[in-house]
Amino acid sequence: MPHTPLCFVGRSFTNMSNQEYPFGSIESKWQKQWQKEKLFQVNPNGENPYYCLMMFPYPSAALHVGHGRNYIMGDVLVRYKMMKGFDVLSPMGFDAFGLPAENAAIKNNIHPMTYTQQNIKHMKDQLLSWGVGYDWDREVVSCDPSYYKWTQWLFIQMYKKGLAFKKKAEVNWCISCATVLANEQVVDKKCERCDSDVELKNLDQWFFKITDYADRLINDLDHLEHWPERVKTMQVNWIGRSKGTCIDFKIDDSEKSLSVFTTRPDTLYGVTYLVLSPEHPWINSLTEKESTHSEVMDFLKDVQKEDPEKRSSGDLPKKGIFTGRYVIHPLTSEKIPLWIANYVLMDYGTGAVMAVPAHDTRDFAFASAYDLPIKVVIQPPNTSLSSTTLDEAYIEEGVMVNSEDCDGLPNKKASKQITKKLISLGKGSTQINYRLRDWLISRQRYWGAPIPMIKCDSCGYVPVPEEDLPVRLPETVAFKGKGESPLAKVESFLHTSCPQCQKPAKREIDTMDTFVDSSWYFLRYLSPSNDEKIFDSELVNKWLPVDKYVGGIEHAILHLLYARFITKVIYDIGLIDFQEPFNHLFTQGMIVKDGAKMSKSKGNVVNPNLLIQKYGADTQRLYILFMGPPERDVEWNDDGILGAHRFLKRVWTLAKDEEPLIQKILKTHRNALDDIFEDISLTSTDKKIRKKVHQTIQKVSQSMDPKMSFNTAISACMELVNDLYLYDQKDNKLRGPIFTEAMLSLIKLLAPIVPHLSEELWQSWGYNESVFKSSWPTFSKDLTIDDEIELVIQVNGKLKSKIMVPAGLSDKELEEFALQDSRIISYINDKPIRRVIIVKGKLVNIVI
RNA sequence: GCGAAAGUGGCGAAACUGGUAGACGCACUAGACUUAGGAUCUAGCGCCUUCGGGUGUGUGGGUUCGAAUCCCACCUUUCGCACCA
Repeated sequence: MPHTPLCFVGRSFTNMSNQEYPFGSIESKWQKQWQKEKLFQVNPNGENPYYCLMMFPYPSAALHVGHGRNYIMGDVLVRYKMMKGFDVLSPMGFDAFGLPAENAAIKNNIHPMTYTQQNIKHMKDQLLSWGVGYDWDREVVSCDPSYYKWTQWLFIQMYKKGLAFKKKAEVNWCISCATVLANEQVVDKKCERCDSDVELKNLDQWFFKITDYADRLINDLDHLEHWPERVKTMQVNWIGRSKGTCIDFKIDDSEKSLSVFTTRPDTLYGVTYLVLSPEHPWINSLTEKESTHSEVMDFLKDVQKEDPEKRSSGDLPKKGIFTGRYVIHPLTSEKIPLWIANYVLMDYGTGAVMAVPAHDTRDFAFASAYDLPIKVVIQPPNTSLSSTTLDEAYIEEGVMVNSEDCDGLPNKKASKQITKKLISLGKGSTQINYRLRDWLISRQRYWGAPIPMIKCDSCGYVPVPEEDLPVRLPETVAFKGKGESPLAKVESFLHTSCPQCQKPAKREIDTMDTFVDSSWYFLRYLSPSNDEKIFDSELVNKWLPVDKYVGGIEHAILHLLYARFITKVIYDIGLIDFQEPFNHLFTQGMIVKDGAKMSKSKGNVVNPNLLIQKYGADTQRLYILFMGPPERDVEWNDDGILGAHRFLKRVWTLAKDEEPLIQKILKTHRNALDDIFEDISLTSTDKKIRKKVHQTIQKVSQSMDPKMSFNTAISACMELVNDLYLYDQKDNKLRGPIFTEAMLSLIKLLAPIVPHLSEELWQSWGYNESVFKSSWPTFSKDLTIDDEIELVIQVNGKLKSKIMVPAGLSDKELEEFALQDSRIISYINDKPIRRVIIVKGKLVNIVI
């Protein structure tokens, strides 16, 4: 049975054609045109500023479709905002220092600068062929002396404020990268970059005092409403602030006191033993005269054999030993045994803890294993705990018992009272501990910004005078040296004179972590070639904080924490008037193939250029955006791209078939299409199409920003195109204007997503200026409202019938319609109606 | 172990504050046009069905007239934290 719709006539029965869609020539034409007319050049004095920023990339030669997703999403947003009338700042640059270039130098005997420049060129070509545009006049490249001059300047400002300092410390050393790493760059004891083992070395290194900013970095997260919660949580966890009390326990038969850190001073009366970390420096002196000494030493050796990774992650069974010594409880003066156990870590707090088995899970496990006493000091609200029947630690809130004058108090109050008492007795103090460590920024590698310091034998470390910046990287260097910066071997670089006493002195040979470069680049885009200042404060204050920052979740704590820190430092220096650099953070998902992240080594990379050749950049853009929600990871499907291409061909064919018609209408009604509709009455089919057009405008506009829900925006456009294919009425005078309105709107809605095709069609209709200089379509609310609605009728909550009724009926009228429906009558079948629920304009539910 | 997010057809996914589950696309099926088509157009497409309907959003409960959506428990996956005192 052929399907013959009443008023819709399928285009295949009439004048369908199969227009060729010459994407190749269209795309290169518009890519050149946009460059020529500098479409993305922003007016820095624009009145409606919008700063859209992509995380600046390390210049890599081989980009795959997964990278494309990132830049394409940013590009869509930029083009959309332009059409919405914003002055959009969309710059791009390169995080161009870093190890891959230096490793390439070692391996292939190519200079890092050459290698980097080649990659930058390559990457720009790739971005261009995706149709992704930037204000390239603002490009910043971090390995350029005109940029790193200011990275060095920033270092010196930090040095002057005491925020950059050198110290000897246990630091992470990546064997493969042959350099030290910051804590943030070590994940599960492996190098975040190359995944090889990291070992500890005791070295003299430069640090940034990020710990001074720990509180501000936590507190200001509250102001970042438009950041994903999980990124904020990760930062909070990373900083790891915990507020507590330091309590001194005098050691029995000694003048010394042991200090412990606890967040639960309320449990002080429940302490039944104290525990030292096996690395605690006092162990030897405390036990050497005890009979336990040799046993203790054996125990320490055993612990040393344990896997440090497992030990700090709690995977090992708890082991311990009694020292033979006692400490004195600061409030009760009781004698308390002093133990050593593998579950206490030396690098957090004081390396000693007070053990309260009744109210701490770990202490409970240990006390149970070693048969140590348990003393309950907090009672839960309803039951009553006893030390003999307790089968797990009670760590919740409750009321104090066995705690002298604190008895009867809620434990939170007791915390405060006990801390106060300890302070007044001189046996304690409040303290805040952080997990965050200072940021180690020295790198023993060549390809980075030299640390601008000079070491003089008589003056110590002296900063390079600002007028001597930049300290340039020497060009001729032997890269092979491992374990020490290659700069150590460059005599001409190394030897200089002390800026203070003029005596011969030596330059610092380490370079800076590349994360320093990327901590401030977003400020430089406003005045990229300024040689007088790090940036133009007035412009920066006008354009920042960044309105939308798009990047990967992998920077949740690295780059994003450092950039926030450096921004605060720059604020403190007085150069900017904001403390948080990025208002809205958007973390996009990856494209995965065969369940894994695309990578050369896995051989699952999808090459964008082949697809551009075969289907065009617009097809690739459309498909990438259509795949799924932008914040989620999506699986690449080779067949999916066909559907995207098919859709664009349908749009193209529709437009080309009707081109003369559209041109004719626009010739007479260029600016006032609406007038045509004013005095005429439309058929219901015409109305439906107009309604669809306006609903589509509404849907797409709502999807673009801030949701960036491009997948649903595209599906709305697809629906409209499907309807337009079925809309073909030769004899209807109104067909032209309605169709023209539809196509004009459609092309504008699609423009940010498939810019080349849209621009080409736009021009073919006689517009001389770019579609991106035109305004985003608006919808009329009235036209999106139906005059007839489909009323859903349920019986007992289950769908039983649907009928068409006029819009705007009262509840009573809706009920009447529902009860008259024959299907419903047979359902109800004379049963008594208990209730009728009506959802206006939608649904009637009859309860029987 | 703790915390967060997610779980919907063969597949990618839609579904705004609870109100028609599966829009849109892929794959598949049928038809049309074709010398042909991996082109194009039209239609069908969760599962079961005795063609009336029944059933269905990880599992099991609950709240509600009504649950993919809210609550409780559990399972799976991903991510983050993990003996931090």
